[in-house]
Amino acid sequence: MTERLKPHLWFTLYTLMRLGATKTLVRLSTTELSRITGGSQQSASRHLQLLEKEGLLERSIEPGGSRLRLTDKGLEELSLVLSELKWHLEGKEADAVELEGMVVSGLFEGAYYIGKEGYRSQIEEKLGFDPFPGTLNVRIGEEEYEKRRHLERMPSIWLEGFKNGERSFGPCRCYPLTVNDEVDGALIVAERSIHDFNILEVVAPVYLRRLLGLADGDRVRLSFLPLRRSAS
Amino acid sequence: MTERLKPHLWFTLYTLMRLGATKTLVRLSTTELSRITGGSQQSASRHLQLLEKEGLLERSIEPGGSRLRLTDKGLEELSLVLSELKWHLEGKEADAVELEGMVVSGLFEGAYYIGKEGYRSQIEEKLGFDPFPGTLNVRIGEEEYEKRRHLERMPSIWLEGFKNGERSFGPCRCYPLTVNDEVDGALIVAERSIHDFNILEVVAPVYLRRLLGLADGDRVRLSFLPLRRSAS
DNA sequence: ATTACTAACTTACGAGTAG
DNA sequence: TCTACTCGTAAGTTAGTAA
Repeated sequence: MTERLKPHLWFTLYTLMRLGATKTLVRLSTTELSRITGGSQQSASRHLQLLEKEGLLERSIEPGGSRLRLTDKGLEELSLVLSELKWHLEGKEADAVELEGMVVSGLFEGAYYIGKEGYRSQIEEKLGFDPFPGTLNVRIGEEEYEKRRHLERMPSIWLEGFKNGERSFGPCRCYPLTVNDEVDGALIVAERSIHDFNILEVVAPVYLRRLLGLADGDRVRLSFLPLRRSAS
Repeated sequence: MTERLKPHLWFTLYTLMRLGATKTLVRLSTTELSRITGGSQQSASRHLQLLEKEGLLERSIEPGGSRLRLTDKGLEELSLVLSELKWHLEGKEADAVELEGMVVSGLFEGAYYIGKEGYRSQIEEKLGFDPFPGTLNVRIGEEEYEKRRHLERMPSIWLEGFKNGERSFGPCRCYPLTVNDEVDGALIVAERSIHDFNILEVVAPVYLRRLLGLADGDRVRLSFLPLRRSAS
């Protein structure tokens, strides 16, 4: 179970964003940061330590001011709040992200993982469907990489890692989506694995290849709507 | 000088927004709120008191759960963060708000107020120009009211109130704008005064009527770009 | 039921200072 | 310079309880 980020840490995260630590490594000492937040150098230091421990911030400590950059997880935290504010203040959904790619064959690894009860039950509970035991592999071109990167900074649903005696399975992130505006499913991204960045693994309650009549080489469009955290 | 809202209070404000207290009166007890935030009933109570004291929240305490609604000032606080998040995460300006109206004659009150050194010097300092001693009055139709309301929930620049012996002058909010895409100026709204909601008072470094060749009855377009708080 | 007070507790802050 | 430790103090939280 992941603890909620405390407000004062969120505030530091937000401040770092405002200083531009979203895109580039920012050179910033704890003293400078404290001037900006209005706190003490000691507090700034502690906050950075905590954000780093939470995996929201990357640091390389150097003389003359450390180099800071928010991680994707950190950006996701901010992005979640953005979605909420947009929804409530502007009364509109955040824009959908659309990725287009080509159906390719996988190595049936998807089926292996989805078959594990540890993942299957979580998908049923958190995504709301019983997954078809297999994944649709979609290859995207380089022109889509930036969009994928943006997508992975948006709010996601987490599947916890687990062990089943033989081996351990890492946590994953899920991004609900619609395939070709017809079938709902989700993109699954293993948190720490060597994954080809150009392959998307899509899980759905149905056998997508049959239902949509897809074969290798066919183009598909995946539409992602930003998530919002449930209120209670 | 207005103190910065503390992170934990901002969090309560944000939570209230997520519960829908932006548009409607929401019936909510401190116990329920505490369940949602994950804190205690006592903290929830204290936070609501503080938000109310800051003028960010309106409450009517009733048996069965108080009725809550965020004030425009509260929404402005949230809106400011929205602008920042949009800017940094999506790399784009928030959308401009455009109001269109008709030039009308005022009662030279504008000139009286702008002439006061207490306001004039603040305008020079905070808006960056020495104001022409007079205002352009613009009347808007009812179809623009909703947009005006939206505008007044967006971030603004505050002019502090002051006294000059004879009488006291209340605080104002300023919204920088462009008139007809040509001349920069600002909308000035007295914070607590009986102001016709259909009249906008525009201040600028120049005599707008002459520079733009405006006469009573001419239509003008006012474009507002959402502000972002300066970083340091 | 409510809200909110007071007092005890816990957490966060920041001065001093080491590495 | 820098980061980050200790530790006394301030701030925020919560239990108990009143209204």
